[in-house]
Amino acid sequence: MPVGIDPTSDRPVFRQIADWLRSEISSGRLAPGAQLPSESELVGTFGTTRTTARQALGVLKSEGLIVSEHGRGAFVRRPPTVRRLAHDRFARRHRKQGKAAFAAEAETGGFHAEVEVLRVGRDKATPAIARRLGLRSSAAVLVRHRRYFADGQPVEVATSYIPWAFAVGTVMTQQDTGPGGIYARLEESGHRLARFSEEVAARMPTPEETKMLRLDAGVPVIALVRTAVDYADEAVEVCETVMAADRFVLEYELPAR
Amino acid sequence: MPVGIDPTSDRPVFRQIADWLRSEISSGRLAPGAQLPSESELVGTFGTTRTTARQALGVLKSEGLIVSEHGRGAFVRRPPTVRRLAHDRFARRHRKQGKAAFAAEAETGGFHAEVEVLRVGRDKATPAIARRLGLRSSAAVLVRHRRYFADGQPVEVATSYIPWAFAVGTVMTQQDTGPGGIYARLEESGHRLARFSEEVAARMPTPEETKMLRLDAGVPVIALVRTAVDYADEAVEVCETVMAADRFVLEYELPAR
DNA sequence: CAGTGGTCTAGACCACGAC
DNA sequence: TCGTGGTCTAGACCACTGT
Repeated sequence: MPVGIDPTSDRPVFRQIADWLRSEISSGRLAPGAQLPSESELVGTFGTTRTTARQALGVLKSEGLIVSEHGRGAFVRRPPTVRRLAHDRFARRHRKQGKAAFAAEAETGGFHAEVEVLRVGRDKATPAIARRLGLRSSAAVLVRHRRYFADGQPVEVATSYIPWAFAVGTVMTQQDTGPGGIYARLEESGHRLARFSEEVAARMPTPEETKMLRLDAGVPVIALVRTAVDYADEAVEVCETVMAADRFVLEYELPAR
Repeated sequence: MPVGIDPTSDRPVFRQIADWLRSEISSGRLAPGAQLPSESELVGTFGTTRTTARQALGVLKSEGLIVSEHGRGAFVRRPPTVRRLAHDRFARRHRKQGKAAFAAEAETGGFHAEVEVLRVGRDKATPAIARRLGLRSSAAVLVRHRRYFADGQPVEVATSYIPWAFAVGTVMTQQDTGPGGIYARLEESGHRLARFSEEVAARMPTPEETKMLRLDAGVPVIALVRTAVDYADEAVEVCETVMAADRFVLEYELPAR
């Protein structure tokens, strides 16, 4: 009520209401977790219809500022716990003691890690994957599709592609790839890893990703493609990862020379 | 019309319409740039009201799949040209010939680069900036705020913070920082750069960022914080960059050892 | 001018959550 | 049971684009 909405303004009423609510949030008067005025309260306060009030809330929802819960109300979104991914997270030393990268991180980060293996199988490489792996188009690859959870919450889904010639007959074709994960297995089979290259992009999630990652409205995903390269300068694995963008910060180092 | 919407389904009608349009897009039957059925056409096809048709289009808009133009129609979004940022883009050798990183990239990438300097001035560091620069809280810093354009289109806004002691009396406090940009100036003044660290996150834009970057609905931003460190292991600059996520892929290299 | 999307009204019925 | 948000109807008027 401390605001006057100007119905003669060029700015639509629903945007003016959204602006006011946004300023209440950014000023901290509406703190994380706080309940927003209900739609009918907004109707009473601003003298609009419920449609217009809902439109205002829709703006904030698509900005990722609020979440609404059916039957309960709309609330200021609580910033989720952010995991920082260090640039050396795949370094060999983190694989010692039989830990794969995610498990090692859980140990230092103090969260409970779970991995759900969704699919392991043989497939024909898509042209993009074949190109990255240096294979002929539609060559056979091992596909490993899985979902990662931190403290019970899904945080990323990842799909790995490994040339079938490197994978056939190894434990990599099994659900459980053993201590240290597939990178340890690849090194054991003679592909000592030299470096990884990562490509980072961000976009809005597909409906399926929204479901798999249980994403709130207004939360983008980070789409990351990592290629593991051995000392023969041969790509040995490509991993496509989709991460809930509100739960990650990626850390990298760049050379100055 | 080739679809039957099931009004008795649990799935809301507007989602069913959105699902159908989404499949038309992903299948390529509606190609990038193609015009979608108008709202009144959807009303005719599905026997709903315009409100419901608009709600369906709103879903696709927030997924970044379509854009609507007032008075013209709704169209499948054309994927913008993506710029790939190499992990060595700030390497010293790219500064030779007096080119700053963005200008050097424009030369190789074949696009027209413009930089709009929005503000250059002295400010008190925020606690976060002071911490990154290793300064006491609210120490004085040079602030450089600017917007970058590629072929006339805004692609990123960036704010640099430099300890005032390093900047005072130098050309860094001017609009034009001279050949090679501020990194060249910092090196000339004895701060030879050893490395950069970058932190990458993604989120939905603020209304101001939407305006500054002329973002379509459903396009997130990449928020990147880069810290330049000299050979004395001293942070000499922090740069906060906000980029239109649909126009960038970031490339990095990770060590395996 | 006709056709498009943008804003807004004034309702209705439903599903969910908490008491 | 009541208050909440979710879906949907049936309109109105406006602003913008193109012919």
